[in-house]
Amino acid sequence: MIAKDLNTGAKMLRVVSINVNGLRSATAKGFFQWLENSGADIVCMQETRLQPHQWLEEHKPAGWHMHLCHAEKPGYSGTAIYSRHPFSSINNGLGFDICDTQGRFTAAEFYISDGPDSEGKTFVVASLYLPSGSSGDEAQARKDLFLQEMLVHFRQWREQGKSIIVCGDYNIVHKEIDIKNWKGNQKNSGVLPHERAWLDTLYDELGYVDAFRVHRPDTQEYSWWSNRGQAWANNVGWRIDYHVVSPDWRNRVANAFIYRDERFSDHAPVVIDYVL
Amino acid sequence: MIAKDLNTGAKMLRVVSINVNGLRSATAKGFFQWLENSGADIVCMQETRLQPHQWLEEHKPAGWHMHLCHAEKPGYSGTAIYSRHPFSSINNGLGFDICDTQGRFTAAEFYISDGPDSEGKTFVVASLYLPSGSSGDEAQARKDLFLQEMLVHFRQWREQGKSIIVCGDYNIVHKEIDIKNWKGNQKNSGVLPHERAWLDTLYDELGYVDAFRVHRPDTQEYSWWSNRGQAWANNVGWRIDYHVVSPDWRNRVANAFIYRDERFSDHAPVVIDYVL
DNA sequence: CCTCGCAAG
DNA sequence: CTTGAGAGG
Repeated sequence: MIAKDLNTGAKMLRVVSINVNGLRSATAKGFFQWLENSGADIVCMQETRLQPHQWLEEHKPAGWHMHLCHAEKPGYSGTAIYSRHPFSSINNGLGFDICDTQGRFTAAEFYISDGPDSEGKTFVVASLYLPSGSSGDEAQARKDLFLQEMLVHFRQWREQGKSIIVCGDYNIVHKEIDIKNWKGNQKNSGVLPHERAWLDTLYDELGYVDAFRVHRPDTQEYSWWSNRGQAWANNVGWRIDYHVVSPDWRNRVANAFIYRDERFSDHAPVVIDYVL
Repeated sequence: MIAKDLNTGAKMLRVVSINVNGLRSATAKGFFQWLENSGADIVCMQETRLQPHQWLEEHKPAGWHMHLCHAEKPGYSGTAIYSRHPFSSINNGLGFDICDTQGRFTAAEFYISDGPDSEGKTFVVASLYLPSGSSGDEAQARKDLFLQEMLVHFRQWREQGKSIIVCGDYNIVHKEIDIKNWKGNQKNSGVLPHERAWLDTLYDELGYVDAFRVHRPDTQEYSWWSNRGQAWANNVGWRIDYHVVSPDWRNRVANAFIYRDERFSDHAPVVIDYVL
């Protein structure tokens, strides 16, 4: 339960999405020190790359409610959600194999009380880790299948009128502004026309919103930089980590930024403040 | 060809044996910086763990003659001999499978000239990497088989009257003085009675000499420390790296020490000076 | 607990 | 180039 401020009737919710590229690695790089002072209320992680028996005290800071959704394969994939507010429920997976066995989707439901006299309402924050297609044709085929399956659920959520924030590593660049080297990557996985069209479908057809772009419509900012070469130093990046939100969240986006002052991973935290 | 000093009629030869636990790793830890100033004439390495295509300039300092004897399996086993003096010949392997396919034995022959009027003579310096038996019964069985095969060659060399220095990681402790924790390791591979008896056979029956003990009969010094726990810091070690020499070298040992001031590997260099 | 090769990103 | 598993030590 999240109680709104009784005076203002409003409350700010800071939600963070980050592909940690190994929660153990990110921990060693000071991720949890940053998190403590980040002001985050809810954090969606991807590529946690650890199983429950490897999820230690050092990965479980005091004052958080935490949920881990792990892959069957050790050291691979996985998502997690950490929250300052208690979950009212948690759901792992979406009922298709590659998603469920690889821990690529987990969703937390929260209940907001508007005050003692109100019924309140619920919303969902999900952590999604879309497969990479960059290692070859088979990987791309698996990614495409995942996109297809995923679209069914995005459509259903709209039909149900669900209030949802789907944070994640989508492994897809949306538009030219979202990547440094647009021309050179036209044929690379993550920039393929049918992948970008999939995002168009979410936004233009289903009405979802790229929350970062609500607040920053024109800035060229990235959320991922290759580890090869000097990509980070030269800011040769891609924006592939998003908060995809149902339409009811559009007018609630108060602030959005990508945190680049420290580096915990090859991805940067995408931080968005929402007015509840 | 090694020319003796024409005035004194003698020459010192510094021979080093070291298990480098990955020549690339040892290189990163400054092994070649040390080597340059070590005064070594001949260096026998074990566990080089690289194949010819991975043997780069950084592993080939100027002023040395070098020979690599690699395992078929990448990143595994292998021996090498580096020398300030040219080899007159090189021989890899000893004709049994585990030795030859894993690059566990290589021998360099040197020719010494006593002066313009003499015929001179030859001697052999070999680098031997005996298998570890510590990973289980099968590994121990392979080690035991290796010991058996190896004994044939040690015997033949004596029958041939060969002048030889067999440097190497023998993975066997000889006596109580050669290990810190004698009692606790009685049942562990490397300290087993039949392994130690094998060394007795070399020394007592065949007449080989543990060159280090010629110069240091009573010191408790080790050549290997486990990476686990605080073994190095607490000097909890084993002496398992030897110069096993034919009897003609006994009276030529001038100095012997194990170099512990720097750490290039889990093994330390065993340095012995011989009078030619 | 280290080194290396490997799969995956 | 990086993470992590796994073999081997």
